[in-house]
Amino acid sequence: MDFRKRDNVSVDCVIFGLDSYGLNILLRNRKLNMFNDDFPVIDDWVIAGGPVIISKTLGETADLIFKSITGLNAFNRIQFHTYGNPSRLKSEKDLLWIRSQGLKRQTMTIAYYYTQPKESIVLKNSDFKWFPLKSLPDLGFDHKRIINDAHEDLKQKIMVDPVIFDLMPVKFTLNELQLAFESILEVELDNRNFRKKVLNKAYIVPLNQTKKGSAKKPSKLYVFSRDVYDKVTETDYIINI
Amino acid sequence: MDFRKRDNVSVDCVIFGLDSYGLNILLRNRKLNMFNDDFPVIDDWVIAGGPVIISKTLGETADLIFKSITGLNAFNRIQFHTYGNPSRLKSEKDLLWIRSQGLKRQTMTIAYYYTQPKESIVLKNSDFKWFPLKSLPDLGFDHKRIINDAHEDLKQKIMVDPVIFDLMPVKFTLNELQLAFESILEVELDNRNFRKKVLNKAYIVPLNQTKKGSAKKPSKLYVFSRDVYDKVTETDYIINI
DNA sequence: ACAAAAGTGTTGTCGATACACCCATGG
DNA sequence: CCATGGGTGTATCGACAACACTTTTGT
Repeated sequence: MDFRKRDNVSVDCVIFGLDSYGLNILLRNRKLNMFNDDFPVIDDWVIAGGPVIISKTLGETADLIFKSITGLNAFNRIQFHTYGNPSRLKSEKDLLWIRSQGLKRQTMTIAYYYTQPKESIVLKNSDFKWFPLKSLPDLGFDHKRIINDAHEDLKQKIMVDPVIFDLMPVKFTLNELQLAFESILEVELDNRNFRKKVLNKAYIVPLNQTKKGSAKKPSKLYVFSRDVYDKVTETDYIINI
Repeated sequence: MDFRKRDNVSVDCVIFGLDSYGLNILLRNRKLNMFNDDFPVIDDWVIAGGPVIISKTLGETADLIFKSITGLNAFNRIQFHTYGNPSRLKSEKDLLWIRSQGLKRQTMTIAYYYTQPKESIVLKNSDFKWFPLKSLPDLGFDHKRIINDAHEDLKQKIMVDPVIFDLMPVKFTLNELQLAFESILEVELDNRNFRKKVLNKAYIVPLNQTKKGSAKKPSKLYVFSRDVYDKVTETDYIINI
């Protein structure tokens, strides 16, 4: 195994976590104190990233980063873009940071995103913190843009792939599912029409269980069956074309 | 300007050209003669590629490659994937080739594709040749897979973006447009329904000109107006399968 | 019994599909 | 005049949008 690192290429990971308020992003605090601990020269946030490891695939490198933060084995990594503009890291702050860390100037990065329910991640490291996608803090490098691109890609994929279920707990209610769609796509959906559509899908299977939320009528729970999905979409394809 | 090259990262360009028979790919002959010119050790085909130039963006690097082959200024480059599996170039042949060229082993490549009418490209260099996507020759490296991925991406984009018009001549007939969709998506479409749909689109504007093809009824010509498209479109797809 | 969220049906419209013949031209 | 590809209309069906009230539970 060759654990050397490519010093001019990195991998970045946008980590999405969904909760009942919408999408969140997991960010790492980037802080640099030069003179006085109370007045850091740099104090902003960045997405998780790291150098490419020579003997691993890009995806494996990304998974390592993901695991080091979340403790979880990744299974739903999506590569969405590679950034290579040589002047993309050119702010004073970013250059200062790079020098202070003894890093080479990594202008190229392959960007991935991960999707899971926010609650499934237990943060061990207090440098990391969740932020609602709608109210992100001051971001370093060009990470604002990267997060945006990731969100756009997610919006598209969600219309066409079952990625939404990676963001949901295993058992979920239809209203939770609707909320997930609404907050990711930034639209509002009609509850009755939504239910009709969803209940038509064989791969969304009802359980004989209810979720007793706060103190209201309990709601029925469902699970997503990937087996059924794979079979159904195949046959759909055959019939349609 | 820093014209040095990154010796471990390259850019590859899948060049699509559409003609009336379908999609074609522009490939470069890779030939290596060790002992006897009549019996090359390597004789297969690869897509265009080259090292990343440090002072340029990835896209600019790709455009340079594109221009060096076609003489055209690129305007429709699409980045679709980055490959970084360290063992993706591991066949005897590929390793031999890399040594023979004095190259470093470039395991990472950012892949782009370009789309234009096949006839708009005049080949100056006889190392390059068009091949129908449906009958590709023996391909080097993992370029078979890269071409496949590019095609899949193109299929998706075509449903949602006006990329199809990059593949068409400026003036085109509706039947040509239909053929383009059919051959890219690998489906058949009903001619009457297709016309109805297309004629509803404000951004496909009829000309008072006809195309006198071989020797039959002349057909009406249309152009695509990007201005109108940009204004009209939010979610107005041409095709829904 | 009331507050709060879960759950349920009908109707109208629009777009998609299926389908077969006439038209204009060049040779 | 005929061969060839260009061009056209209608009827049916299904998907989606709009829309408001009843049900179940916990407190």
